[in-house]
Amino acid sequence: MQLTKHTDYAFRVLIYLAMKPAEQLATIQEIAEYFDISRSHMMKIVQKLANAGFVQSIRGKQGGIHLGKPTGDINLRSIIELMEATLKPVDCTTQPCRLNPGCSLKTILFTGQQQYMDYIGQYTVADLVKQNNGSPVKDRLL
Amino acid sequence: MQLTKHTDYAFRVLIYLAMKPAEQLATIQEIAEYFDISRSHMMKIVQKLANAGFVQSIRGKQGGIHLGKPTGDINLRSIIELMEATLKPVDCTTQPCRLNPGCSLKTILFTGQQQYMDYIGQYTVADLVKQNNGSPVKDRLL
DNA sequence: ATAATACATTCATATTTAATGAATGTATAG
DNA sequence: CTATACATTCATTAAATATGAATGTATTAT
Repeated sequence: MQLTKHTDYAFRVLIYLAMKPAEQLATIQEIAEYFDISRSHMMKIVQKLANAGFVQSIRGKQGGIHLGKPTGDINLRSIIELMEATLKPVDCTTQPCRLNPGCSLKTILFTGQQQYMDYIGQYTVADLVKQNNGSPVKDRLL
Repeated sequence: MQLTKHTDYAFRVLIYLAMKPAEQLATIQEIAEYFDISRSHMMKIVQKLANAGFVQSIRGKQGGIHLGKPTGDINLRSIIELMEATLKPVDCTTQPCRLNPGCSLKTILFTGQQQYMDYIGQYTVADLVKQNNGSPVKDRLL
C-alpha cells in the first residue's frame, strides 16, 4: 500500500528538472548527487522516464537531460502508471481464490483505486513547482 | 501499490464467516483448508482480526471462531487499516528527502489515498455476501 | 481428573520484490 | 581520438512478505 521508491525518485527527478531553466541541461550524475543516490540507480529511473518521453536525453560530451514536455503536460497519474509494476489492488487469479468470480470485493477495491488515480490525475508537475508557502520552491531548493 | 496477502486473506476469512449461520462456529483449520493456506498462517490473520474485535474466538474443545459483530458493522476500510503495515503513499522522512518540507507532492498523494479509503469506507462485509448475479453467494460457495 | 480439541504465541525459514551497484557498451562534442 | 555522458546488461543486497514448525494455554466432554 505504498508507492515504490522508483516512483518516488521519478517524481524527484521531474521536480528537479522542472526547477531548472528549460534550456539548461542537467546530468544524471548531478541529480544522483543531489538526492544522494547512486548514479547507476538514478540512470534506470531516468531511462524509464526517457523512453516514455517525459525526459529527453542527449548523449555524448556536453550531453545531459531535460524535460521532454512542458511541466503542465506531465500528469502525475501517468508517472505512477509508468513506474509502478503492479496496479491491481488484489490478485485473485495467480493462485485462484475460491471466492472468484462471484466475489464483489475486487470490484470495490478496483473502483476505489480509480478514485485515487483520478484525483492524482488532476495534477501535473507544474503544480509541484509552484510556490506554496510564500517563498518560491526554487529559492528554497537550488 | 497492492494490498498485502494478509489483508486479502483477512477479507476472505470475514466473507467465509459471514456466509455461515451466525450461531455456527467455524474452525481455523476448516477455513485454512478451504482457502488452501497453512493452519499456522491462517491463525495469524485470525489473531489480528480477533484482537480488533472483528472476530470472536472460543478456545478449547468444541471451540472455534465467529464474527465479532454484525456484517453491516464491519467496514472494509477498517480491515485495510488494521492489516496493512504501511498506509503512507510515500515516506519522505526515514531517509530525509531534500525537497521536504516544501514539496507539495506528499499532500497530493496523501489526499488521493484518502479518496481511495473514503470510497472503500462506504462498504461493509454485508455488501460482500449479498447476491449479485442472480444466485446468492452462499449457494455458490459453501 | 484427564485426554482431546482448538485457539495462542514464539521462533525460525523461505520467497519475493524492491533496491542497489559494478562493469561494460555506445554516441557525440571538441 | 579522447573525454564525457547516456545506455544496457548482469549480479548482488536488503527488506518486506509470506510461510511453517514447535510449543503453550484454555476448555469441555467423557
